[in-house]
Order: sequence, then structure tokens, then C-alpha cells
Amino acid sequence: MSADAQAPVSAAANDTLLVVDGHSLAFRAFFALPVENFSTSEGQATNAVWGFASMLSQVITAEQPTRLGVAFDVKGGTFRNTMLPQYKGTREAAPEELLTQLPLIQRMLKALGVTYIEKPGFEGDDIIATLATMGDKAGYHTLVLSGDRDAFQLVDDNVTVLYPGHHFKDLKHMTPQSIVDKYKVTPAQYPDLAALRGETADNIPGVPGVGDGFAAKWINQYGSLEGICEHADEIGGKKGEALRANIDQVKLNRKVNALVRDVDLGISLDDLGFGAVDTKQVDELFKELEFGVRTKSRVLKTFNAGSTVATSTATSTSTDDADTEADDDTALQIPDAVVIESTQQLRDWIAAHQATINVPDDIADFRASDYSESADRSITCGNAVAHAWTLHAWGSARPGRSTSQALAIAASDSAAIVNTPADAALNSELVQELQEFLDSQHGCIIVHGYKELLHILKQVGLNMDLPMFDTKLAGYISQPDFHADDLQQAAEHFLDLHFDQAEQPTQGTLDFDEEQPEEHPDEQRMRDLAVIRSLALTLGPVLDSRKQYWLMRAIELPVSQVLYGMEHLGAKVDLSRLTNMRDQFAADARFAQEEAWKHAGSEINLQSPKQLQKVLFEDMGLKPTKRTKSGSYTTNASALQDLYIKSVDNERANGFLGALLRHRETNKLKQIVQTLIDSVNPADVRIHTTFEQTVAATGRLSSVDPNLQNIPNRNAAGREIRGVFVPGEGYEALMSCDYSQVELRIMADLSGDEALIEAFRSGADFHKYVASMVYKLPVEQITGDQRSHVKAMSYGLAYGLSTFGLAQQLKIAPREAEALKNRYFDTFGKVHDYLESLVSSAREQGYTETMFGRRRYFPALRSVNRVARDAAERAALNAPIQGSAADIMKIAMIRADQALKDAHVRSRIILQIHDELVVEIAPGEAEQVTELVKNAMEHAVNLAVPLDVSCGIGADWQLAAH
DNA sequence: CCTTTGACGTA
DNA sequence: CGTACGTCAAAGGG
Repeated sequence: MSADAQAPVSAAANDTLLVVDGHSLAFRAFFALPVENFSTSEGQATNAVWGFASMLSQVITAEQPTRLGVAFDVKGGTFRNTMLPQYKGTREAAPEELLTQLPLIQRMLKALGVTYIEKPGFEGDDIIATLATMGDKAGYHTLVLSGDRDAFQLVDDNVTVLYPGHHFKDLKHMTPQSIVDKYKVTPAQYPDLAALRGETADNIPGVPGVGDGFAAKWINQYGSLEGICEHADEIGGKKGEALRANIDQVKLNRKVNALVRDVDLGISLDDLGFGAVDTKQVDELFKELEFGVRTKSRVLKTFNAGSTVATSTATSTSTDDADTEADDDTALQIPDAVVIESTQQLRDWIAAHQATINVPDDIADFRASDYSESADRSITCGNAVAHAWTLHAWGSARPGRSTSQALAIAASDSAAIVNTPADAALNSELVQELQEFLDSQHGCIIVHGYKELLHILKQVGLNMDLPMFDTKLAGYISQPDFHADDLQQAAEHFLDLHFDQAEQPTQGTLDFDEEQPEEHPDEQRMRDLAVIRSLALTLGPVLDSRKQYWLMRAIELPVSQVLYGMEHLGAKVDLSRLTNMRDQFAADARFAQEEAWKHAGSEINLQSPKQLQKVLFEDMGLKPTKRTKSGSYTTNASALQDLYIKSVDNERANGFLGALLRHRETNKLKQIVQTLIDSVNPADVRIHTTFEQTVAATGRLSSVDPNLQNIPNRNAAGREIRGVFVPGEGYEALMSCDYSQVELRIMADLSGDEALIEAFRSGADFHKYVASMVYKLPVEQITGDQRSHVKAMSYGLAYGLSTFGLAQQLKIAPREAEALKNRYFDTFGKVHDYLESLVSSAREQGYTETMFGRRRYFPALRSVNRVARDAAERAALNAPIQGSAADIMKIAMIRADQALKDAHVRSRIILQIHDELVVEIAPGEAEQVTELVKNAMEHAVNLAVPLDVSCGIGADWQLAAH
């Protein structure tokens, strides 16, 4: 069947056909993107695949084609090779790393529901020419995406070639006019020009010395290549000679570069609809290729969007499964919006919908008072999620400067919206009505992000006790390794919902993001509510089935409440001390820099690893030690220290390294202090961090904006910074309480190792005691080295430390480290068995569990990649230990906070640093509060060993150390 | 402008 | 070749 014989399909005037030159695009992508930045942990290159997907998505988004086809060359020669044996010789030599990606690209296209075409004996170019011709005739606006200039001959009023420019991603739209502008010949004449000039990329020689300019000049003079050949004798000069000498080559070139426009492809344009995305296949492939969620979601969005276009315009055979359209399970039930203008209206709305709410009292009223092992942790939420209110607020949840735009309460099919504009004071009666609602109903409410909600509610003067369900926390509990940045991502991930481009909110509007004072249409808010409800309906059963509802209700939700308070309060700092400190560190850094420059002989940027590498390893010729993961030589502190010691007899290098090390340290401190200064809220001179409760995969908290969990503490100079944290007005001191060796105590408890348990129960210097057991020596005979070696071993245990790592850290021979490890495990055999059992049970079950049922899944344990698998084993070993410690601290925080409230003292918790709590102490409360907090921490759980908490009080955080 | 990298701070 | 984080400045693509 020829293109001419093809039954003409009439296309709507605005229908667009996109034809892609698969090989050319893959080539371009491969050479444009650095392969070392795009490869999987197993070493499979993915740059061409990624670039292909990215480019194709970009074009589809920009051009909105209704038909799409991708053409590929097929192995084995074509008629062109017979004519021109060296044809595309350079392409055959394509790097292995590219060739292995072609099947992946085709797999991806298949998964995305895109048709790709190969035809033995023909090149992709011919397929493209045929498709373009078919499209042209059928009335499509046709786009040809190709980096091969041969495609220019296809250009006409309906056919545009998209040709990548110097930057892979910027495409030039080659129209008849732009061809003429660039080459001074028409698209139809272009092959003549190319034949004269040749094509280096395809290994085709032209006339030596003749480029685009001369070729065009001749073509315009004689009309065509044919005309030129007829008058070849009349052309003078060196170039005329060259033409005559190579005329046969040119004629051959012209035969070869003519594209075949009537290949029998056995398909019609109607077969080129797209949009039937096989999400599962895409998931699988992208996971294999280790593409990020953002790549995936962008690609899926693009190609799913294609479906709506394609199915609406085509009568094509789209009887596919429900992949493309959200089916009934996941379809959102969007409530009707009722905008509340008066208190009475709110009262009426609540009364009208109250009957649909049905949460059993034991769930609504649940509040853990017992965290002991004997507590009943089997509570489930069951059907209650289906019969609860949904509450959400829009605004910024930034601690200390939150804002509120609106809040809404939803029943299943209707939602009451209360606008809470910043500039207008809210009707106090209405606020009171809302508060009454929250007071009586909080246990029957589903929210997404309780802690953030509290910040926004606070703006309106509202407070809310523990809700029944938090979908943000639930998502975290069910999959702690997944992190959704906003509600939309959570919906995509957990509900498999994808939103159209049009419906897609601008970044951040779905979550409590700031800097978006823009109005939210009620429609979008209704959708947010529906998403939250839907998430609860999905995640409730997941938590129930894993017996994790208790974890959310008894630990995470109460912790959210405590954290809200800490964030809202913030930590008071001494601003002048901060700025003095900054200036001092800055001066020290500048001094070190001057000295380093003096030795280096040039003013290099000491903060640039790249420049340092050049100076150290090239100019000074020092011998590099370790490499970074990307292959360059590391300039990190331990490497510099190494070089410093080894360079004693090299005056210049030694001086430089010393100054560099000092610059590193002081400059880092300067930077930390500056960040703190920048974070101070001027209104109260306090720093309000945000504790992220759903980020760390083990169950720990993290701290951002600024991070107050990494304030220096290891050396004296850095520790000074802690001194800027002081009690606020009306308070007299700060108290710091921390757990000693929690993780080791947890290991003792969970392993049941009698020797380790005894070590803790003895109450002696723990590490010394353990050393005496390991070395079988009396405690008095233990040397400092022995103690510190054993200490490092103990701490390394929970990280899956290797003997190599231990040796390196202790600067001892690997054999010695091995011996130490053996002795250690001889002494604490059950610890060894326990750690092994953690990994093997993770391998069996697929996950590990903390003392309180927090899970973490480890798919990589089954990886064929040894490095990935080993890393997963170490993480699996660590997760239940670090995670149980996190659980314990969370319980301690809840208990301490409650104890302070119950005692009606003004002292309050302001910071948590994983195993430490910082409390702001009110005058006269020191003794009582120490007792309360210490007790809360020590008795958070009951282990086989005591939990030891040490507390200190001082005029600032540094002085509170103990 | 945004993302990635290297370095480094904490538990 | 030790887990879990967050942040900065530089560098690179855009």
C-alpha cells in the first residue's frame, strides 16, 4: 500500500501529527547529557532515555499533537548502503552505552502507549517522510522532530521540522521561510544543497571547499543540481574544478539523500493515537532506571493528557482498561461549597450535617495515658473514617508568622467554607461558634497535617485538640520512605490520581505553602477536601490492618501537638552575641584565607573544591588519597588532614593546608552563625524552627528553616554557638536533658543479652565496664585506648559498621579491628544474633519494625546490586534501633509536656535534638521541672535496662550542658 | 533560575 | 567500605 492509496482521513483543521525520528533524538540526548550524571546504581546508562522522555514530553506539552508516531532505524543495511558503502559509517560506531539504551527507549514508548515503527530495508527517515506525507495529505498540521537535516526536504506549508539547536532543548521550528532564510534555497532544493556540501554526520563527502554558501549560489544560478551538472563546465575557479572532479559523488549523494515517501507501513494515521498509558509498566521501568518521582509525574501527566485529546478527537480503538481514566474507586466525591457569611448559617449547616457523622466514642475520645507494654495497642479506626468530618485550612503554616486565608469543614457531600482574610477581623461570634465545634468534634475530624493546621488556626484565634485521623501522618506511617511535598503529590501517590494540566494548581496552592497570597477558588478547596477524605478512606484500612492506628493516635498526633507548641514558642537568642560571634569568625576566616593565598600564590576560592583540586593535586603535585563518588579527588577535612601530616617537609603545601583547614573550620562556623542571624524573627528575637514529622524514614524528627538539630557541639569553638540560645523574658535558665546511650540500651533490651544488660545495670562507667568484659581484665586495668576502641565498636554496631570502617576510624590495622569485633561478639553473643535476626527477618517480611510497630520497608534487600543490597542491610539493621529510640523520645516529649501542664508550671519544652530536650525554665521552677522532665524521660518505657537521663541547667544552652 | 555536587554540622 | 538528616557555596545547564 502506498501513501497515495491510503484512504484519505480528514482531520480537523487544528489536528496535529507529530512524527519523531527516534534514533536522531536518542543521539542528540546521549551527547547532550553527561552520561555520568545519568546512570543507575548498576551502571546502566540512562541519559538518552531520560533526554528522550524529557524532550518528547516538552514537545507534546508545547504542541498538543493528536497523533504521534516514532520511527526507528532497524539493524541491517538499507538500499543506501548498497549505493554508498560508507553510508552512516560514523553512526554504526555509536557507543555501546547508547546502543543499550535504544531498547529501553522503545520499552518506554510502549509503556506510554506510543506507537513506534521500524521497517527492515528502510531508514527511520523514510518512515518519517512517509508519515509526514500521509499527514500532509490528510490535512494534519505535521511536525517532524528530528536532528537530521535530511528532514528539511519535507518542509512545506503544513509540515514543520523541529530541529534541536546548539542546546539540545531549544527547538527551532523549521518552516519554508526559515529554510530559505538560513540556506537561501527552498526545502525542495535542500537535498541538492546537501548533496553538494556533503554530511559529515553521515560520513558523506561533498565537494571539497564547498559549503552551504557556494552550493546555494549555484543552485540559485542554475535552478537545481541537474542544472548545475549540465553547466558544470561553465563554473570557473578552484571550486568549479572540485565540483567537476566530484560530480559522480554528488549525484550519488543526491540519490541517497532523497527520502522515500511511500513506504508501505501497514498502518493508518488512526493507529497513531496515544494516551493509553500502562502505569504499571512505566512504574516498573522508571524504577529500574532510577528516575525520580518528578520525572515520572511529569511524563505521566504529559502522556495521560494525550489520552484526553486523542480520545476526544479520534474514533480509535480505545476499548482499553480503566488505566487512563480515574475509575469509581478512586474518583473523588467533591462536596458542594457553602460559603459561610453568618454564625447562624454555620450553626444551621452543622446541624444539618451532624447526623451523617458517626464516630464511636472509644475512638473519638481516645487519648493514651498508658504507654507501657501492657497498654492495649489494638485500637482501629474502622468505618469511622467514612463518617467523620474533614477539616482543612489554607494559609501559611510558618511558625511564628503563619497566615490564614480560609478554613472549611466538610461532611461527605457538602462543605462549609469560612473565609479568614488577613485584613479583616473575623466576627468573634463566628469564631466562638467554630471553637465550640472544634471542642466538641475534634475526635470526629480528619485532617491533613495537624501541626500545620494548628499554626493556621492560631491566626484565627482557634485551637483544636487531637483529631481522629491525620492523612499526612498516616501516609508517613504507611510509607515512611515516601515523601509527598504537597497534597497533590500525596493524591498521586496513594490514590493514583492524576490531574489535568488545566486543573493543576500552581505550585504550593494545595498545601500550607507561603508566598501564595493568591486567591484559591472554592472549587480547588473542595477538591482538597475530597482528596483528604479519600486519603483517609484509603489509609485508614492500611493502618488498621497493620495495627498502626495506635501509633498515629497515641504517638504521632500528640507529638504534633507538642511540636506545634515548640515551633510557636521558638528559642530566644542573644542577637548581639550572635553578631559579635559572626564578626569574630569572619575575621578569623579572612585571616586564614590571606595566609592560604600567600602560600598558594594566587587568590583562589577556598570554598571551591574544584579550584582546590587544581592547586593541591596539579600545581603542588600532592598525592591524592580518596576519590569522590563522581571520580574527582576529595578535598574533605580528613583528606586534607592526611595531606597536612604527610607534607611536613614541603613548606609551601604544609602552610597552605594548615591555613586551609583553619579557614574551613572558621568559615563554616561563620556561615552557621549567619544562618541563625538570618532566621531570627525580629518580633520576638526568637528562632522558630519547623520540626518535620514526616521526613525521616526511621521515625526521627528533623528540623528545618533553620536546622537547630545540627548546632555545633563537638569542639569548643563551635560549642560557643550554643551560648547564644538563652532564656526569654520572664524565664531564668535553660535546661538540657539527654538520654545516655539510648540506642545501646535498646539493643540490650531487644537482644536480651545478659552481659550487656548487666553492664547497664551495674551503673558503672559503661564503656570502661564493657571494655573490661571484652578484654577480660579488671576495670582498673583498662587503658584509655581500650576504652575508646570498645566505645567506637559499641556505637558502630547499630550502623552495621564494617571492620574496615572500624579500622579506619580508629586508625588501626584491619586485622586488629577484626580481632576486636570477634572479642566483642564473643562477649555479647546475643547482640550479634539479634542484629543478624533483624536483617534476616527484614529479608523475609520485607520490613523492619520498632518497639511500637513503626515499619520501614526495604525492597533493596532483594537487589541484584551488591552495593545497594549491602546498604539496605545496614539500613535495615539500624532502622528498628534508631526508630525505637525515636519512638521513646516522642513518648517522653508527650509525657513531659503533659507533666508540665498538669503541674501548672510555666516552664516549657522548646527544642528536641534526637536524644536531648531543651526546656526554658521559669523562675523558681528549676528543681520541680528537672524532676518532672527527668521522670517523664526515664519512664517513657520500661526496658530490661534502666534509661539514664542526665540534666543540666544554665544561663544559656552551652552552660546547661553537663 | 534551578538543580546537583561536595563538604560538613548534628544525633 | 557507617545510619539518619539539612544547609551552604560553587558549578553547570538553561
